[in-house]
Amino acid sequence: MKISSKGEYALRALLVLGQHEGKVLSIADISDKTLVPISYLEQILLQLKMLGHVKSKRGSRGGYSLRTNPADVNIGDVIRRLEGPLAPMGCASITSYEPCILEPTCLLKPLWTRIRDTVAQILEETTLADLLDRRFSR
Amino acid sequence: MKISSKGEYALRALLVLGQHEGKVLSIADISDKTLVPISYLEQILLQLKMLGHVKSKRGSRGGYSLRTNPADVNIGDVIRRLEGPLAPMGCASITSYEPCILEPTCLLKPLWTRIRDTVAQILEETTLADLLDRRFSR
DNA sequence: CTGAATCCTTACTAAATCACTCAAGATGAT
DNA sequence: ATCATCTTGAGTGATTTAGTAAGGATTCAG
Ligand code: FES
Ligand code: FES
Repeated sequence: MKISSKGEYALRALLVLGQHEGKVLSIADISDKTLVPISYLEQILLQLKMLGHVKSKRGSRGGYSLRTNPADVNIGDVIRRLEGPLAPMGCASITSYEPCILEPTCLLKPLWTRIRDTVAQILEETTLADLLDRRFSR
Repeated sequence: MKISSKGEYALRALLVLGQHEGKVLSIADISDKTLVPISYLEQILLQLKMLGHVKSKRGSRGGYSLRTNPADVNIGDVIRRLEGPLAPMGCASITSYEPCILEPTCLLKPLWTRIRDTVAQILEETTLADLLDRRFSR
């Protein structure tokens, strides 16, 4: 049930950008503040950019900044698109459902479904702004 | 946030044993009913035995059966001991806490803690008997 | 008593994933 | 033009996952 370091690092980066909203921070700056290795962080920021959460400015004095308001960054969405479905099993996933062999008679599926629903609810109710303000589920 | 096949297989095996309470089932029988490869299942049942959830009988006509009442088998405990902590990060784990570098100022920890608490609550409130009866969190 | 059925133990491994690192190119500010 | 920065794509060592394989130990049936 672990979250990978990639997801964790992405959120750290978003938090730092959120704490300096409006400013443009270089990858090196973000790396300093998040303790994420520069060259790994590069890849992660690239992905966050593709997901539309962040924008970049190239060239000297360039860097990254948030593309949207922190209140519009959905944490569940970030994690799901960065490291895959929130459900603990394919058969319980809504966004990337995959059938199980034993599904028709499976006694476990309701459990997995309940876990996925609960986790998804927490994560999807939380925005970057909530985290920045130490406030949860609105 | 995935659950590994080992945990899934262990629960499947326990469910089959629970559905035939009192009887002794051979590994081959359990493998047939769970679709878990025999030689992998051996290892898993061995672990379940060490955890005290199951007992074995050797020799001809031997096999496995539940050691305790299904109502006494805590699903959270099974999963945790078979595949590690329920928390999504070390710093949010109660049973195997590990510090994070950024912990003092970390804005994420409350989120991880909340996820771990919720997941743990669901899993620890559920027993094998609940699953067998398609009933949850009593 | 013997042999077959079964669990037990240990060792091994192919494939996937993770957590990066590295090198070279593109772009923009000065 | 130069330098700081992002961009792109490939490469890699460590770890985990999901098993397989081989042989030994124990019990029961006949
Ligand atoms: S775990 Fe997917 S249907 Fe049972
Ligand atoms: S994630 Fe562990 S303290 Fe922030």
